[in-house]
Amino acid sequence: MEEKVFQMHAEVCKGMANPTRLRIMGLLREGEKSVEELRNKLKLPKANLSQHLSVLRQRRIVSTRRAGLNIYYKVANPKMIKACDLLREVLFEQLQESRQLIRGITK
Amino acid sequence: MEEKVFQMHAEVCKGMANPTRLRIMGLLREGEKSVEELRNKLKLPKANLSQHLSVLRQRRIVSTRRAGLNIYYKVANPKMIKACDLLREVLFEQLQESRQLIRGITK
DNA sequence: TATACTGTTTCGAAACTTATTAACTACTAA
DNA sequence: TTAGTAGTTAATAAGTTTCGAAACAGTATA
Repeated sequence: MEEKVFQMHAEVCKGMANPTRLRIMGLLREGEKSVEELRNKLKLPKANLSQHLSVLRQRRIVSTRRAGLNIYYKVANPKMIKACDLLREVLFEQLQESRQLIRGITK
Repeated sequence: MEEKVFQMHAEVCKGMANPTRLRIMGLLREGEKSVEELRNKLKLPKANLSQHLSVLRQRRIVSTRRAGLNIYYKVANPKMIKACDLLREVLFEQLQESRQLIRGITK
């Protein structure tokens, strides 16, 4: 049972473990967007974009609604964004540390 | 430049995108542990455990210190744990929703 | 109905992950 | 210095992810 939770958790992490998909989430955090809008901003081949969206959908990281010809995507739960933000904060803290280390050596 | 940040962010996510590594983080959140202690709890071949620890180390998700024969691992930054917790909360919320859906259909 | 438009799916090749086995390194103590 | 314990690294085979190209599906409009 615990087993399954770790497996599912890993699947969600895999969903976010790609720069293109993180970029997509970065756009969707501002509000829902159609595939076309995403395509314009990311300049990706539509099949490839669609594949990435499919990964995010399968893991329920994003949700969709159709309106006429367009399909609108949004981040399924704001906690996903919060989790991303935390990881990014860690990255920047680490960059800070590295910078200070270099400064210490070269001064 | 932005490019690089997304790439690094994805690397961190990849680091957590495996059930065994999430389990390791689950043990380390309680405090630092030697490889041996982790091995006893996880019952993994030591080479395999070591490889997973190496993935976590390379991405700076964990940090280490040596004490005699033992190497102690700990989570590098509590924000990593917070990020994991948020994703897990999302998972449980989704499970709740599914359960309610099923209840609605079968009643 | 045909046609156009938006988005998805399928396939195959290349690149990456994972577990296993065996060989290796680092430290300690006799 | 030899032997033993704790961890890491290297090689490899099996599985997974990624991308591009082509074919497919759903919706709107003439």
